[in-house]
Amino acid sequence: MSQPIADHPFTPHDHQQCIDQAMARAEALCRRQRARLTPLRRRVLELLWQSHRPVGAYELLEQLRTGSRAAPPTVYRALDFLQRVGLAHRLASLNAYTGCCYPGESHAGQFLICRSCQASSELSSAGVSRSIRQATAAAGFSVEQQTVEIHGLCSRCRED
Amino acid sequence: MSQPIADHPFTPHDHQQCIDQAMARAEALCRRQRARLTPLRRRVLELLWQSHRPVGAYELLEQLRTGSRAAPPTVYRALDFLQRVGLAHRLASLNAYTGCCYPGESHAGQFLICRSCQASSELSSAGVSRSIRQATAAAGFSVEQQTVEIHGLCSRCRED
DNA sequence: AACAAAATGTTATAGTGTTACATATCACAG
DNA sequence: CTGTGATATGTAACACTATAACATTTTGTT
Repeated sequence: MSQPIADHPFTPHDHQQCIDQAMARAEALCRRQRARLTPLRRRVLELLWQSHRPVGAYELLEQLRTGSRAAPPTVYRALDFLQRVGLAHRLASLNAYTGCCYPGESHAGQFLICRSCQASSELSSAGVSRSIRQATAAAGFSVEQQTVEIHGLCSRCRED
Repeated sequence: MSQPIADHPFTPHDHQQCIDQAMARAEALCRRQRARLTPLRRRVLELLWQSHRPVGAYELLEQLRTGSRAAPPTVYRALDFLQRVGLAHRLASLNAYTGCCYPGESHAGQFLICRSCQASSELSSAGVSRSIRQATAAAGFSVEQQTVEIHGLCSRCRED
């Protein structure tokens, strides 16, 4: 498994580097998959990567509207595309969306979400996946999709 | 940890027994906590336990309306109460609610949800909790609430 | 019986997401 | 090139989920 885009989103870092890397890997991924990263979809992905805080669809919509007009389906379709090709995730417990830190790699989305700074960090913990598989296998259940969203306080916010 | 109310919700069972046990344990829990299980709240809890399929708030509302009138806040307040005292859970990935199988016991809600029969099963896997704690501790994150919702196919639906 | 607290009723509205259909853009075969 | 089908976007209306604000009723306690 290669390096995640943001290894420690809760700690200070050069965020422009996250953005640059995310966009570069998105370009590469779409080229490989022959998926069309149109200007609109690219713009939405850039908006998602403005910070590590998951963003609501209507918040994205507001930002899209500076310059052009846009209606809900516009942003939802872009988000659908980004999720389909594996560039973004939806966080069900927040009704919000975030850029994927492991683009192009099969992984179960597992998220830490800080209630103080609202940033989220995407995990890809083999241990968590394994224990889930074990617990479900015991019940004869075949897993197709995992929603693992852990709310709490990040290391940085715990200090304050 | 005592017996869950429904051990194997995906397999055929005497469901009336689930209902009876759920209501009995709810009565007992509310008595202990000096919480008021009013007729309305009781009715909503009974509706939740009609099956193992999580139910949307507006679906509950429809059923409440047979006989009396009711508006959204009515059902949402009842659901808030049931969640507060630990008799029900909200499934974020479904926008739906379900009766709690471990009433009165502190536990992280972990759910298996079958996309075919739509039933859900509440786990309380120490292994999953532990692996989550381990993965988060490594990141210095303090967990306050877990959302673990696993979608897939239950043993019964896999056979068909 | 009187009061305060808790629960419920009522109306309106906020927030999130989809349907349906029209228009525009793109990729590719001819 | 250029027509054609597939893909993407625009637009308007609407469905679903949840909450706010305030009035009224019920309950538990003095």
